[in-house]
Amino acid sequence: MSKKLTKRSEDYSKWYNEIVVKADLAENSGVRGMMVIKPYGYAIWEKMQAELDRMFKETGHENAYFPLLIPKSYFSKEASHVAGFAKECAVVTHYRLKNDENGKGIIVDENAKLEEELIIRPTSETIIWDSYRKWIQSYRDLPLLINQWANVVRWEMRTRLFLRTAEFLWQEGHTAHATKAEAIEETEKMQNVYATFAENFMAMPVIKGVKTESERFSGALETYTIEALMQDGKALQAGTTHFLGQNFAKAFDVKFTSKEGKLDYVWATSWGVSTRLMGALVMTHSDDFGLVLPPKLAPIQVVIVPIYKTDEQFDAISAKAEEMVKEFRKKGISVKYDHRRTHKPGWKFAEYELKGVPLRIAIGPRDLENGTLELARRDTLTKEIVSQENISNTIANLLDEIQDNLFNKALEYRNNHITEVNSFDEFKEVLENKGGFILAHWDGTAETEEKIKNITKATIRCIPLDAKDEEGKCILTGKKSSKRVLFSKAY
RNA sequence: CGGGGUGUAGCGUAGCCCGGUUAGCGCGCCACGCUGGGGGCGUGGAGGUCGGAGGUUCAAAUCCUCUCACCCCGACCA
Repeated sequence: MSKKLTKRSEDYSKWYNEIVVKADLAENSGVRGMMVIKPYGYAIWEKMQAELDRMFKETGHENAYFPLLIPKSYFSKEASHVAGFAKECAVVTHYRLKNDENGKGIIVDENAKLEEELIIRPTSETIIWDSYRKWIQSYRDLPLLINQWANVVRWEMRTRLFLRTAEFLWQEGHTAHATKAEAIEETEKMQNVYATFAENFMAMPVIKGVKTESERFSGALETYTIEALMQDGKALQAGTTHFLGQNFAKAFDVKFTSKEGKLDYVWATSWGVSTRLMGALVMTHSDDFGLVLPPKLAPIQVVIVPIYKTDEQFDAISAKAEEMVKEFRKKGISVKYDHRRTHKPGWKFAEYELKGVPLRIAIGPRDLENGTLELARRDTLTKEIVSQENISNTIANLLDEIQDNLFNKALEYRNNHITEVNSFDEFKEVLENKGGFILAHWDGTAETEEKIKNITKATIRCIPLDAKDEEGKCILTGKKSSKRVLFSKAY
């Protein structure tokens, strides 16, 4: 199989697809829009999960699990929620198959029609709030801080591996609070958790903000988002947290008695990140040679490749390599000694580059003689000869340096692609020729937002939290505006 | 869901327009040998319901109909 990748400059989306497939992250399955996540890709997702899960627990959340199937009636209880998801729901209508009498194989047994149809969850608010009604009576039951790791199904028209699949893996947090202020605080706290994760682990800088009304989650009063910028100048929504007000509490009749003895509806939030982050990770760091992984999420942080001719050499090298492996593991560095004799060194080099392994050690007879190693960095594609002495420290430091370097590179790119514009012509010009985020004034109306979207395909990604007050005029209508909002074309 | 395109061995493809022996090639795979500090070389070998179903025909990878999947562009979305 030829492993040569399409260049980003030639065809960005082809490049993306090829990386996902050739780096062995995932592939399409026989079901439209649903992917198979392969072991190497899943290992990265597991690393993301592990860290996020740790962060959720550290902020007081517990994991639970709710059913995959949701009665249709639950779904319609919150009006805007059902409106938002109705068009993309898979529905279970029967519970039995039978052999066709005409020998045409197995068919749906029409006698096994469900009394009430079940929806395959596109998100779990409704079934979770149906449970919360039973769990919450008093302010003493609050706050209720629950997270679930699950799969959901949304019948998307156009799918792309990781970025938009008909089934995806995610976590969804669903919390209930006694006060509005506390719920908002939770929403903001989780946005910060997501931002910290994105920046510290994925090495992916994000902009925190809130969504405009038209981009809000169906059923939310406010949607907070973290927005990342991909290498092709398009934005990617990396995680959202929602302040749901009392909408779901009212829809599912979840009331509690307060300290003062007053009966009131509880306040809700929900928040989620998905396997889409895998796509974000690929598109943030990778290059024309393949995947580039930040050390903190790399399943293999260091690979050791032996170079040898004779069995004696192989044995001597292996002894040294195994010694290093032990030393690295002691330090918590994940290492693979690739002792396969079935593949040649050059082949392995190319393979690990494609798979984004941050550091590669090559060790041969020459090194054994000199007490050296060849150390190659994936991020800079540079090689140097280093001493075997203190190698685990050298590696540990270098992994940190690579993590920082990837973040800084991405940050620099992102910052160079935030452009302030003051007219619509300028807006269109930047969008077309430079791409990236555009900070511009907007009159605050959904109509203007819609018009700009129709003309340019750019949407308001968010109203940045750190937007400073500044008098200005809407780029489209010229009406007064008090702050700039963040526009971009988006995934 | 609308417009356009593509499905031939694990992957990439030639052949299709203009139907006619045994469907060709590269990579990969298997065996053996030479090799080995960046996807190395040689020899031999295995692998195909030509996406699927139906039709036209003496004859279909090739023509027609339907269908499924994927890619690109729209609308929708995490």
